[in-house]
Amino acid sequence: MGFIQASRGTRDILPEEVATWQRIEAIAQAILTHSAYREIRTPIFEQTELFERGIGEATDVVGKEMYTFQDRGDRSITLRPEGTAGAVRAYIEHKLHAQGGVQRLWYTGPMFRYERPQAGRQRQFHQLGVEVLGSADPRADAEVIALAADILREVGIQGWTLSLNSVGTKADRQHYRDALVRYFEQYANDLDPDSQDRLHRNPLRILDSKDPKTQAIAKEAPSILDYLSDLSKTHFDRVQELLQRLDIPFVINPCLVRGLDYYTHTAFEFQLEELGAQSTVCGGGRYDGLVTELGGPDTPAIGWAIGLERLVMILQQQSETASTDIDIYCASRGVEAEAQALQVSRALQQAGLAVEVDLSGSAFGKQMKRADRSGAPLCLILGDEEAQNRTLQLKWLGSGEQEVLPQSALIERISDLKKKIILSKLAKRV
RNA sequence: GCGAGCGUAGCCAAGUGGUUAAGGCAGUGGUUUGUGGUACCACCAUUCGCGGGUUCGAACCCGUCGUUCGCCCCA
Repeated sequence: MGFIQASRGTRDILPEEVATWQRIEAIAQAILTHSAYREIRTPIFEQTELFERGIGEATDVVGKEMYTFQDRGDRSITLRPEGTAGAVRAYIEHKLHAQGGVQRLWYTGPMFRYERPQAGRQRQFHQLGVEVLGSADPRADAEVIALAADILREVGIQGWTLSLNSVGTKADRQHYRDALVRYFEQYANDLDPDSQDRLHRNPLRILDSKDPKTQAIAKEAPSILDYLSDLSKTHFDRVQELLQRLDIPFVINPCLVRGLDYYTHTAFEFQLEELGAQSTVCGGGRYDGLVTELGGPDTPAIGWAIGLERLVMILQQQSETASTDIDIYCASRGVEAEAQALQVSRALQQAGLAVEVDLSGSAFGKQMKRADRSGAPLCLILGDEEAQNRTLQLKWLGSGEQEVLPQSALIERISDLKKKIILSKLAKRV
């Protein structure tokens, strides 16, 4: 085929699916706004160094997944692979910390990672995320986790599992890492090749290896929970207590390690089986060191991101797609009638009704057939006869009931029509 | 980056070397020239993602691209 297709790992979101996206965005926005979060919009590309420093040069995201290029001014530019680094950069650059107190931010938009696409994973994908900057209080941890749970519930997602862990402070993690390496070195030859490779690069990753033999060894490995400092432990205990009091079920998973370097203390993921290999729909955690790492004042912070494609995917698996939103289908035939029909339809649209005008000019039989298929409860019919008398026909497609009405009387009937339209839509849903 | 499967109409597909590429849904026209949902009839792929070769002959072989699943990793 000669035509140009969408790039690998990108896709079009067609009108039918956009309705779902808009619903999710509206729900999230309402919930976040009511919780004192404010939206922030940051650039889609940033200087490469921001991500190298923020996410960590050793991570896969930075090491092999970034969309990086030189611009015409010979600067190294990268399409953002996640939202936190940019939000934190903006926080520092505009001195939002100088406003004092806690900054609660949320964002949504496209992210880019050069990866091999599969279900639930694309090169351009969308996230919706929150960041709370300036609070080390465990209540902030509980708050953001609760918000994610609220959004999932309101959107209509059922059956998620919340996995929770603490990766402690940087020092805690260093001690633990050393202990882990010592432990795994004893079994170095029995580990799968991938894990042997990770032994010194990223030993925490060995813990969630899928290789059965490695899993058996990992089962007996020291747990990070035994290496937490008293302060880290107190924090983690408090987070758990608060989640219990907010009725948010969770499971402790000491093997939960998140991929980006900046995480400290609380780490969590909302998972769903429907997603297959990509089971995480929302991932996040605390990142107390990131703001200083990027040159800002010492500022504790926590956040998460929801993968919107994954959310939409689950929604489409778990629920039926919504039907049409058309209220009235307008059929007309004849030059003068068609003009009048257009005028009447506009009046109805301006009054807040969803009206679709048939533009085909084909026989009424055909137009009626389309009216029926459109799913609209009401059809408006206007032909030569009606045009002459300045009337129109209203036909209720459910019952077949039909009445003639002067066009001038339509406006005063509108609230009555709206009521009936809502009723017939409800009836159809059952 | 590695391994495996799959690409036939708008959608779901049968066909795995032999002449004219099943079927269903949707669409268009008609039976029904101003009134829908049912029914019936007709039409709807000179061509099987793209490119190339082999063969008397290719949707079927090869290459490539895309996609799906798994690994890695992640939302």
